[in-house]
Amino acid sequence: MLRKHTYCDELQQGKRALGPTYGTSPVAVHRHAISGVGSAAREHLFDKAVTPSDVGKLNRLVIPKQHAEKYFPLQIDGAASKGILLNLEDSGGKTWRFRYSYWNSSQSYVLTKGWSRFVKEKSLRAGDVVSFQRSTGLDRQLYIGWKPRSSSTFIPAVQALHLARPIPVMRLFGVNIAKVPGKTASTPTHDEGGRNGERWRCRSRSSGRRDASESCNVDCVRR
Amino acid sequence: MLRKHTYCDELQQGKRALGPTYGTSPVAVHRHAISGVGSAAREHLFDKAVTPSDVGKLNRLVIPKQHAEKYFPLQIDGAASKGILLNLEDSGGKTWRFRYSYWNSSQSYVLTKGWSRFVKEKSLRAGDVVSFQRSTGLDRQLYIGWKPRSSSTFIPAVQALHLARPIPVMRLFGVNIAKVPGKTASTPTHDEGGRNGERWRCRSRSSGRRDASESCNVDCVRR
DNA sequence: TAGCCGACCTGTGCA
DNA sequence: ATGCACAGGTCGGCT
Repeated sequence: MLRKHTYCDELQQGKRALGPTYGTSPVAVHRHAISGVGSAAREHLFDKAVTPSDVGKLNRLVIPKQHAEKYFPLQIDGAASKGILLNLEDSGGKTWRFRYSYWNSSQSYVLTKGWSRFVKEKSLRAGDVVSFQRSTGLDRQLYIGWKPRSSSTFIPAVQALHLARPIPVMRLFGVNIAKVPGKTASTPTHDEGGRNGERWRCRSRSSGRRDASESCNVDCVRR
Repeated sequence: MLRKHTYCDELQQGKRALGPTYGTSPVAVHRHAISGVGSAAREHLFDKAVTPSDVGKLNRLVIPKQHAEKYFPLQIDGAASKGILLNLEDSGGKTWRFRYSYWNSSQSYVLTKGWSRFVKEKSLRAGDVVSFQRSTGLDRQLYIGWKPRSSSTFIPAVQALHLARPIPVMRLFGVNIAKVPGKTASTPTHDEGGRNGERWRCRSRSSGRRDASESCNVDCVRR
């Protein structure tokens, strides 16, 4: 874990003004990127719109096989099927450690341990899109980002239960703290950001666990 | 956490010869007790009211940490965390061999292999209380006993499905083959426990909701 | 093969 | 408010 520099600033997001895509073009924007450290260029690996199961009680994220095999190969040599730990950094500089493994039963690649905490802290909901990037530098640092689902993304079963999503890290249920900037199209209200200027760091109270984590704010773009 | 033996104790001190409990009084009754061998005095170690999970498909019994560490220490020296086999004798003189180990992930002590057979043979159900005793003799023989949950222990959800519990060893579902001999006291009234019904709740709180119901016959003192 | 068993994991409630 | 214990799960290996 090292990686300290917490440049809590969303960078990840680059210009997303236009496109719905993270703003992180294949070439790592990582803009205001504080300083040079760690600010190497990033290549975008792949995105996945999370399913209800990915954010539900199964506590796992299925990585589409073609992407998994291309970017996160696992050696299946007999014994090593235990999976590995992947360290990914989010836009706030926080490092997330996930167990990544292959489930024979479903013939799929999954992120298990650690994933549910990410879902909670970011308040991920079905349809939201998570993005994986990798530094083009020598360190090959991995990054993870996410953005709300676009309004056009239709996901049956998911209700508009909470139209307003609390600021990710905040976890204030049902309370919409802030507001949406011009993003438009994206989720109805999705506030992300609201008052941004500041960053709050709050911890999600669920707590308890060991790596708990706090983190600074936002992710996708918060703001 | 101090909680050393809280309520569930009492017996610890033995003496309750009177009580119908387990039939195995501190002093090894071991009645039909085969011969005198092994009939040394016993000290009661601890009881546990089994949870729905303990008797369900998980095939394991969680041993409350404070009791596990006190009575069944495992050396965790680096590698030996493989667990050990514990041999416990029941009131009928039968020896049960259980695998006893520590689960790092949940930080808990469990009986795994062999446990499901015990559950089945004794027809254990949530709320029933299993008791661990140990010979005070040189052999330190371990014993295991159980008794139906007291009627006062309320465990919703369990139906009166089988009002009659089959004789433990027989395992004929729903078919009451015999019994209910004089064992008496054991269930309905459970007075012995009477108020002590309390003691049974070593933690039952969550318990599943199963209903009270039956009561049946015996075993604990398996007549 | 289906079920047991071993090892993991997490949410929750309580201390 | 925080950490711990554990009830209730999962998957995979083995038999």
